[in-house]
Amino acid sequence: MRDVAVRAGVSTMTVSRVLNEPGKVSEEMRERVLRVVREIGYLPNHLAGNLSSSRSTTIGLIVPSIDNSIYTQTVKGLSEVLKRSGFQLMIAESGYDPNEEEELITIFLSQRVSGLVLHSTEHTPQAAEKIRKSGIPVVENGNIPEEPLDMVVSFSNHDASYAMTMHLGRLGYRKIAFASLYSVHNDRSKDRLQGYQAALKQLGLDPDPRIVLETERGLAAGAEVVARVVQSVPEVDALFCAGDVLAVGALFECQKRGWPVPGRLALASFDDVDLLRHVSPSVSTLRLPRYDIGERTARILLSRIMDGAEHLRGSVIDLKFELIQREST
Amino acid sequence: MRDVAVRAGVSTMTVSRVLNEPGKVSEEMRERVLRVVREIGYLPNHLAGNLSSSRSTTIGLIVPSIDNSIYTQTVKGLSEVLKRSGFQLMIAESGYDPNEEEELITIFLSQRVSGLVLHSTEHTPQAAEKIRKSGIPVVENGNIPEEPLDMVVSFSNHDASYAMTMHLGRLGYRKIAFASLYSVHNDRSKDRLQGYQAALKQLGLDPDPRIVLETERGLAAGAEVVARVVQSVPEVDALFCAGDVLAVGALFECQKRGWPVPGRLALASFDDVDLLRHVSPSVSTLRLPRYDIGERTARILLSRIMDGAEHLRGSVIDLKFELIQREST
DNA sequence: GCTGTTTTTGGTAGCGGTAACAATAGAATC
DNA sequence: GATTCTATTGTTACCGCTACCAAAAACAGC
Repeated sequence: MRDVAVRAGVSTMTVSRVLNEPGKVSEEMRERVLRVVREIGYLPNHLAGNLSSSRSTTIGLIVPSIDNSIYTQTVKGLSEVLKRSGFQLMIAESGYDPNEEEELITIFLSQRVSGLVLHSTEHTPQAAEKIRKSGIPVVENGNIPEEPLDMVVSFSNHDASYAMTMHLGRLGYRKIAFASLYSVHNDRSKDRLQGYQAALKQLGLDPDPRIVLETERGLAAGAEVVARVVQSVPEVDALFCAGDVLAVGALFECQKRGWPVPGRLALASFDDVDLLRHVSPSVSTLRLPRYDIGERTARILLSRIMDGAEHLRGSVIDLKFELIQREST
Repeated sequence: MRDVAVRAGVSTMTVSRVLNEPGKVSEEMRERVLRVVREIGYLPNHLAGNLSSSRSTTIGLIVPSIDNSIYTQTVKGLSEVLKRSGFQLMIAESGYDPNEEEELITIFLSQRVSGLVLHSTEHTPQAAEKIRKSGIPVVENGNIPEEPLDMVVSFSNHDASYAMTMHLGRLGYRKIAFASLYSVHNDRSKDRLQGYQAALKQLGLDPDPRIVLETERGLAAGAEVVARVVQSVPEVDALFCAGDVLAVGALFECQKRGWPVPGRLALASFDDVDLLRHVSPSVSTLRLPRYDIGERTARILLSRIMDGAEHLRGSVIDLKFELIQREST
C-alpha cells in the first residue's frame, strides 16, 4: 500500500480511504489512486486491515459432520447471504464431540471471527464461558435449546416429531415404532424422541420400549431397523424414522420382503430429501426449512455485526415446518 | 499478551515463545507463563500473529456449489487432515461461474490464505495470473486439466467415462446412450463426453447425437432422460448416466414403466453413492476416490506450505477409480 | 579463575493497515 | 475583508504479535 501511495503521490491514508470510504475522497484522487492500484495489481492485506480496525469479515461455522447432506442446504443459505455482504465462512466439524467443539470455538475466537454459528446445541460450560467473554454474536441452528447461548434460528425437533406421530395416530395406526440416530451428544435426537413420546401420550397409546430404536446413519441401518422392530413386536403397524435416509432403507427392506406399504407397515420420514418423493410408494415426511435457517441465521448475524442491533440479542426464531402426507402412510 | 507478560514478570517475547516454541524456554518460565495464561483466559490473536510472521493457517476452498453431496466427502478428507495440522478451511462457492471464481480468489488472496484448493479447472486468465503472482500453492481437484495452474489431485473423468462405456460395449450393448450434466463451464462433463466418444470409436460403434443428452441435476432429470432417449431412438439398449443421481431417477422411471433392467435398458452410473447398491436392481457404477482426493490434496498442500517442498510444484496425482459391476448391466 | 561457547531472555523495530486528530484550502457568512 | 465552517488530505500512534539481534546467564574447558 505504501507503494501505491508513493506512486500516486498521496499518503497511505488517502489510499486506504479510496478503497474503503470512496465517498470521502475527491474524484481526482480516487481516479489517480485506482489507476495505480490497477497498474501494479495491488491487493489489500485484510489481515492487517482487520487487526488495525479490530473488525473482521469472517464467520465461523461448526457442524457435527461435514459429509451430512442435511446441512448443506443450510450452509448454502448462510453462504449466499454472507457473500453478498462480503463476509467469508470458515467451516469446521466437531464430530458430535462437545470437547472438540470447544477447541474449535477457541480457534475461531483466536482468528477473531466476528460471529459464530453452531449446529449443535450441546456445549461444554467452558465453551459457553469463552463465547460469553468474547462478546461476539452467536446463532445456534440445529434445535431450539432450553438455555440458548445467544440467538437461535431453527425449527423445533420436538414439535416436528410430535406432529408426525400425531399424524400417524390420527390415521389409525396403533403400534407406532420410532427410530432415530443415536442421541448421545445429540439433543436433536433426544427432542425427537420426546416429541414422539408426548404424542403417544396424547393419543392414549402405551409407550413400548421394544419399538423405540437408535441406530446409525445410512440405508443399511434403515433396513436393519425394520428387521429388529418386526422381530420383537410383529404387530407393529407403523414406523417413524426420525433420521437421515433411514426411511428409504426401511422402504427398500419392505420391498425386499414383499410387504405392502402402508398395508403391512406404514412409513414416515423426517426430512424432505428429493428421493422420498420419487420412490414408490412415495414417503410421508416433514419439510424442514433448511435453507431458510441458513438465510435467517446470516441475516440476524449481520444485523448484530454491522448495525450493532443489540435488541436482537437472545432472539429465538422458530421457523415453521410442514407435514407432507404421501402414499406411505 | 502484554497483560500476561506483566503479570508473569517476563517480556512479551517470552510469552510468545512459550506459546509457539515451548522448547526454547526454560521449564520454570513455561509454567509461570502458562499459569497466567490460564488464569486470565488469554486468547492469542492469530490475526496479529499471522500479520507479523506473514504466515497463515488458512486454506481457501472454492467449490462450484456447496449443496452438492458429491463434494462433501472430498471436503471431509481435506478438513480432517488440515485440522490435524492446525489449519482452517475457508469455503466459498462459485456457482459454476469463472468470473465469480476469480472474485473469490481475489478475496482469498487478500485474506492471505496460505494455500488454495479449486474444484473447477476452468479459470479466467486474470485468476491464473493473480495466483501465479501470489506464489501460493494451489491444488485443482475436479479433473485433470491439460494446463494445470500448479498441482492436481484428481481422477480422470475422461478415463472413467471411457472405462464404463467400454464395459457396456464388452457386455454386448450396441446402442449406448449417454447423459451428463450441462457441460457449459464444466470441463468434467466435457471430459466424460469425450471418454464416452473415444470408447464408442474403440468399440466400432457409430456415435448417434440423438442419444447424447445434457441435463440438470436431480432425480426428475434422470427420469426425463429415459423418456427423451427412448422416444427418439427406441432401439437404445443401455444408458450411461454420467452425473449426479441421474441413474437413480432413470431407474425409477424404468420401474414405473415396468421395464426390466437391464433386460429392456441397461443402466450405469458415475459415482458410487450408497443408494445405488441398495436399489433393486443394484446399479453398476464407478467408485471414485472422493475422500482420498481431499486427503491427498491436504497432504500435498501442507508439504508445500510447511516443508517448502518445491519439488512438488506442478505435481499431477491421478488417483485410481474402480468399476463396480452390479445387476443393472 | 578466566575465556569461549551455548542457552535463555529481553529490547526494538516492524508486519500493513486504520483511528483519531491536525492541517490546509476553499466556500460561506456577515 | 475577516471570520467561521466544511471538505479534503496528511501526520502520528498504535492494533498484537514476531523476527532479529543484543544482553545476560549458565555451562565448559583448561
